[in-house]
Amino acid sequence: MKSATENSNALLLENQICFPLYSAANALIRAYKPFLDQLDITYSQYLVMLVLWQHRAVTVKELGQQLGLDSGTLTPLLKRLESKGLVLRKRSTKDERARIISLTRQGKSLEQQAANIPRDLFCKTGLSPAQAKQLKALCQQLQAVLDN
Amino acid sequence: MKSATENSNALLLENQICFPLYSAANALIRAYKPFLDQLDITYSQYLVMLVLWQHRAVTVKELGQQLGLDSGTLTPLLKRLESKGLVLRKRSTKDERARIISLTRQGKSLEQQAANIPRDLFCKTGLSPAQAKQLKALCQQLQAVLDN
DNA sequence: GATAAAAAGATTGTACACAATATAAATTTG
DNA sequence: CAAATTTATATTGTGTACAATCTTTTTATC
Repeated sequence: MKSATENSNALLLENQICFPLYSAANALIRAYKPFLDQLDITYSQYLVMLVLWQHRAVTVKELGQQLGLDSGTLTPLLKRLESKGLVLRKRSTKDERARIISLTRQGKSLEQQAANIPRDLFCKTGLSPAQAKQLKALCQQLQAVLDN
Repeated sequence: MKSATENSNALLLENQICFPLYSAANALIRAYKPFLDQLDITYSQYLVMLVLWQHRAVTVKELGQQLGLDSGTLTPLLKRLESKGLVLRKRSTKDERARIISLTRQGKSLEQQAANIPRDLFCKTGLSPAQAKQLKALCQQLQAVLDN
């Protein structure tokens, strides 16, 4: 039989895996802010732009699969990017249900302004390349297992 | 001079540290949901309860320091916990500005119901104890560096 | 080919995060 | 000790996340 002390140990904030991960993710998003403020986009909008810079044009569904977000998150976010003049939201002619999200010229040109963000941020983390690699691998494994 | 290809590599979603961390944190919060639904609390509310189970009573400021959250997040969250009957929000008699957050009997008794969540969730992650330890350490280091 | 089922987004509602500002109490300073 | 500053919390506004539901279009199935 477990003692009360043993039981409560498992519930200490410091003993959870969840809290450091949650806290580090929040801290990382905050760390991006000064850089992203210069581009006038948020962190989540930046993730969408990363996908678009890579793929040029994608559907909302594909974006959702890449980023693990649903239409309830993406639809308003994409409308904001549209109103900023960074993306277009055209209906597919092949499938009228689907929206094709593509970059405007302004959206494309933002890629140059974002070019140094990954390096700047990596410096800010103070992680060694090996540590970053390890952290990335562990997070990817965790996410993959949890999302089945 | 860098080629366009070299520049864009740094901006690939897969090459960012940020995305796996963000994505894993989201996945972990989703993974808690079925367990926390049984207690009728959210993930953030659970973090607050962890602090309270450990310390019995704290001010909003202390909660914010422990969790890295500000009053804009905590005030409405604590009001929700209060309306669920889990916490009390009393003004300090020593300092009328401060709110002392304490557990109700119901809030205390919830600790027993939460006792198995850490173990259940750890199983769900599929991480080895060594991997969990590593992930935790890297996240704590990252958060500490980023928040100065 | 009409009807049922599935798929793609949009909408609604709840709950964070967090910046910016406001308010009131406590503390410091002149 | 009055005025200025600081501190603790609350409020407001914006932007995610995500569950649940709805609409429209497409695809199956009879």
